[in-house]
Amino acid sequence: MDNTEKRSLNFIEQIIEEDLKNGLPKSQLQFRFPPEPNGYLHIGHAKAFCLNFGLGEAYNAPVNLRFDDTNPMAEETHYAEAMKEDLRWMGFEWAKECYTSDYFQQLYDWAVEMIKRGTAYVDSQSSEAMAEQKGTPTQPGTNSPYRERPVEENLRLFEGMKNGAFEPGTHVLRAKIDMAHPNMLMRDPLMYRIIAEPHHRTGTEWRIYPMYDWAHGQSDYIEQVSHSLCSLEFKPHRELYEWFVEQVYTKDKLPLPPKQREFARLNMNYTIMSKRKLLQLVKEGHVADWDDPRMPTISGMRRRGYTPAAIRKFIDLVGVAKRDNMIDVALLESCVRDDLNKTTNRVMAVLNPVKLIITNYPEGQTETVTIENNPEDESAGTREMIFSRELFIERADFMEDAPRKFFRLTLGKEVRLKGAYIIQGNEVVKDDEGNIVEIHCTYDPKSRSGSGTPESQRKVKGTLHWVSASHHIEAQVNMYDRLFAVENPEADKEKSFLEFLNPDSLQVITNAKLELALKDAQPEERYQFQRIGYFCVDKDSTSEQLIFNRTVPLRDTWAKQKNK
RNA sequence: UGGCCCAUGGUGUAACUGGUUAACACGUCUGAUUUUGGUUCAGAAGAGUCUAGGUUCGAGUCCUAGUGGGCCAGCCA
Repeated sequence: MDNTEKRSLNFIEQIIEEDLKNGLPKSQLQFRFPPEPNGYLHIGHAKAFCLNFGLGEAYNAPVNLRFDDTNPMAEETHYAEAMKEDLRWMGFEWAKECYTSDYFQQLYDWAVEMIKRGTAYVDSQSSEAMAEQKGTPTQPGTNSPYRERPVEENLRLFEGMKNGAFEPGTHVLRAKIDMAHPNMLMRDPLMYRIIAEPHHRTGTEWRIYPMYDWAHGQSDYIEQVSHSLCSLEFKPHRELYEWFVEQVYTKDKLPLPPKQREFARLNMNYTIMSKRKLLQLVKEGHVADWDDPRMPTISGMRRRGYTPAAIRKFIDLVGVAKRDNMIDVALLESCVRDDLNKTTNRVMAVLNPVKLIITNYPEGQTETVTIENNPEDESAGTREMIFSRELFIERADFMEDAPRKFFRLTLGKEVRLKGAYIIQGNEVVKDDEGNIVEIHCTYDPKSRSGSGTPESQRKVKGTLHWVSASHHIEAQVNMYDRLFAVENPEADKEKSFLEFLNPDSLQVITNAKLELALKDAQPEERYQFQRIGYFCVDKDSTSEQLIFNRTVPLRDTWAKQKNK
């Protein structure tokens, strides 16, 4: 990274700098990325992992990947595997692969200590009764009748909970803090509940599972994480987080108390970030799977054709602060275009073809033209295309009654065929319903690209992409658009977000005409379809059935003109 | 009705930590270049920093109040 240009620090970096200045040794800097393996990583998580891993890179500090697996009801191993794959693809390396479940025994031992010390107790009421005693934000709660249970009884019951002597819901372990505390999280929060479900890593070894608040801070503490970064909604948890760490703090063994700080999560328009809702989209079949290219998941974006570089750049531009935000998806698109423009080869693809016949071009003749692969990168070289009498061009590139600003093919006007000749439209052939089936034109034999003739240097208003009618391959092209039709699908309190799904988020083109160079295109390869957009070969693509996914269209000022 | 957090062009972030005409990116709009209506280049519009007080020689930055928004009453994380 280029550090010569000084950029301002975000507030998290400022906190770290401050801590360093106040004596925290740089060697003690330690971060972590703690996803729960109950879904796929999405662009919102990208903010969190880019922040943490980015800090690790900037300060040369270790970053643990920690799966926060305290709830066996929702967590599954394949989610953890997918998360690791996504992080690797993004180019991040974690210091240690950790699991909160690795600390279950330690957590249990600490809980027993707290019981002995009188700061935790077993409650045996229904969840409804406890909810009632909890009070409200404006009213204090009341003490549980079990709050003063003798230590011995607590110990016996807690052990019973662990050993499976009780059914789920019959007992819980609670921290004894203050039922009248203004912060509701401090009103004797639950530490453990009984869950009968087998855990993806510990199987049936445990029958009790720690709650987030009890497990998270302690895990940070065990790993000696210096800065534990999470999103804003955990701000009220900070007080509890610190209270719990104090309960188990042992200076000689684990000297560094972790510090939780909160930043605003990323929101983006025309999509959703809720894992629950994304799961619903998958389960109800509104999208194909977690890696559907319309999903805001990392794997979906990978399949769509996004690059790690573009995603990292995007996260970098978005910044880190504490106010709620709604990022314009246009920024993300700008980042991919910027990356792909420099790195991707141009090819010609006609998505909605109409036949073009050059009436003065000899029948049966073909010739080879040479075309640059990437005007932004000379080292990308050139390729050859076969030119012939009959071609396909884009239907939208011809208009019979064209407005003066239409820089494409029309009758009586000249236009260039990219890398080949200048042609002039002469007449159209229509079917009974008035649809154009053929466009007849003539070409100027002296105007061949690169020939250096005066004719070839003639300025024409437009340049079209094309493909030979007899020398091309066909492919499926998935034209993806935003998943939702409105900026904020979750804003309407009356309607379900599902009602705002964009019905046109996927349009499948089954027989697009592609130039021969694409014959052996391999999954995940990216191309720019000249004048159309950036496309990525789908992972299910084969040489028999090529499939391309549209990553993002090119900027289109002409389309904008038309809409005015 | 309580507590906590937040408030800078359309969007997202800056502003040397109290010091010139509030900056950058995306977006928008001109114009130039261009064998991609892409890219690139040149330029423009758009905020007086939520409001009202206060402290200060000086406030986007500090204080108070108000307004607006967010979070908190899962045996989710």
